[in-house]
Amino acid sequence: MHALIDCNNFFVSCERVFRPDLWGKPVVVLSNNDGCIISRSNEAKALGIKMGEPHFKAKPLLVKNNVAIFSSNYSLYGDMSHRVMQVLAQFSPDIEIYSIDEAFLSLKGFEHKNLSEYGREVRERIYRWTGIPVSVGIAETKTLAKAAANFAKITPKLEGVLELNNNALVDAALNKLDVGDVWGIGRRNAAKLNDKCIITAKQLTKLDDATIRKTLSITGLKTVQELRGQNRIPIELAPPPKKGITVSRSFGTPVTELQPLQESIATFTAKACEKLRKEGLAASAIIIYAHTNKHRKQDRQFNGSVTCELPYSSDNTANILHHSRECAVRIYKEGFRYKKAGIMLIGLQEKNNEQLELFNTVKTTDSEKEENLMQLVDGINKQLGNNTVFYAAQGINHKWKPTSELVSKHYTTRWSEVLSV
DNA sequence: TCTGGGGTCCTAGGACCC
DNA sequence: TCTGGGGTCCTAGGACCC
Repeated sequence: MHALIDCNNFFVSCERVFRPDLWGKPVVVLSNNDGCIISRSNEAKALGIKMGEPHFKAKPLLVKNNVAIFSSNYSLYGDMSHRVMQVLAQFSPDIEIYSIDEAFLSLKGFEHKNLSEYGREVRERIYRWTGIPVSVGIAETKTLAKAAANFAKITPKLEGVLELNNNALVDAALNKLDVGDVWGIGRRNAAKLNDKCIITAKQLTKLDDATIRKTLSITGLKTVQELRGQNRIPIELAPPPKKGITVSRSFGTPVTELQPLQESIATFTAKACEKLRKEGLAASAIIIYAHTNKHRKQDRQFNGSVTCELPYSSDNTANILHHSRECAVRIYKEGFRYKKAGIMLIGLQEKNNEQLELFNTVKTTDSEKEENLMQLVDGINKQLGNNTVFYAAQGINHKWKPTSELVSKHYTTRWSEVLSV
């Protein structure tokens, strides 16, 4: 058996922990750049506010209903997530942290327990110790546990926990579940299935494998087998190695000149390299990209990306900045209003496992001096706050900076800020 | 008049997730 | 005026090999 623990309206719940006056009131959290609505309280959902809706479009409705609005505060959510996961880890050694607000537990060896009772304990302890409400789904496979958690969330009388522990219960749940709400079946696939008159998850389980394979590919077939009770998506106790690291942002105001574009890309590069070092990885290539605002039909559009193989795998900011700045020059064209840019680090490998040159005539690794400098920079920024020291290439006058006008205090990570209130 | 078969690797695009 | 960010996986098609 597997359990899925899913935090309810997670970002909104994090904000409410420090703003108890907002319990029972409509609250939303916005994406970066205050662009879209990405988390809604139940009261906000009831007002008809849609997930992913642009903030500016929803504004009249938000104002009219006196909805509390927050810019996203990822350091707060990351810290709260960590707390939730720590509590959860007390319940089973076999835990897969699936996302910032969800985790799977393997309940192998717990067969003798009353699992619903166990689920209620998990829920109560997380709420008591972190203030975050969660839903718990328990079932034979991960895909069924996801479905169970969904019902646990939206059905008040279940009080947040649903265990699908016999065929009749599974059937009842799958009959009620829209095929598009199955984990792994998205909007496009749901439309394809609806065309074939497959509306519910139960109907999907009765479709023959060849048709499923043809319509939904091999991943879809695995999903259906999971719905039938066969485990095809194993718990991942250790996170698989990363294949790429991306840092990108939309600009608060459109960028038309090279210098701010370069400075933004330098800032994203520094951030990406910091992540790289944190993971103990080195990159062998980078991709720089930038594009205009596709929603502005009246503007000339541009979508560009430049790939650059690094001479040797590296995690050194100065080195990678050198190449990313060159890419920024190559990608820039006059006469466009850039809306977003970013960097992807690819060809990742473990830092201490780099390919060495057979004949040591060219530089093939970062030098010890460079390594020491990076350690020092990371150490200072960790202790004294992000960007205490930074590269001149990042600039100091970030006109492109994303808007974030409604951000809450960093209650759990920056005491200076909280104490200054 | 008529132009194979079998394989690998890479890339772009599309789908999905939170 | 105003539309997020960070990932993964699969497939089809092209390039290339013998």
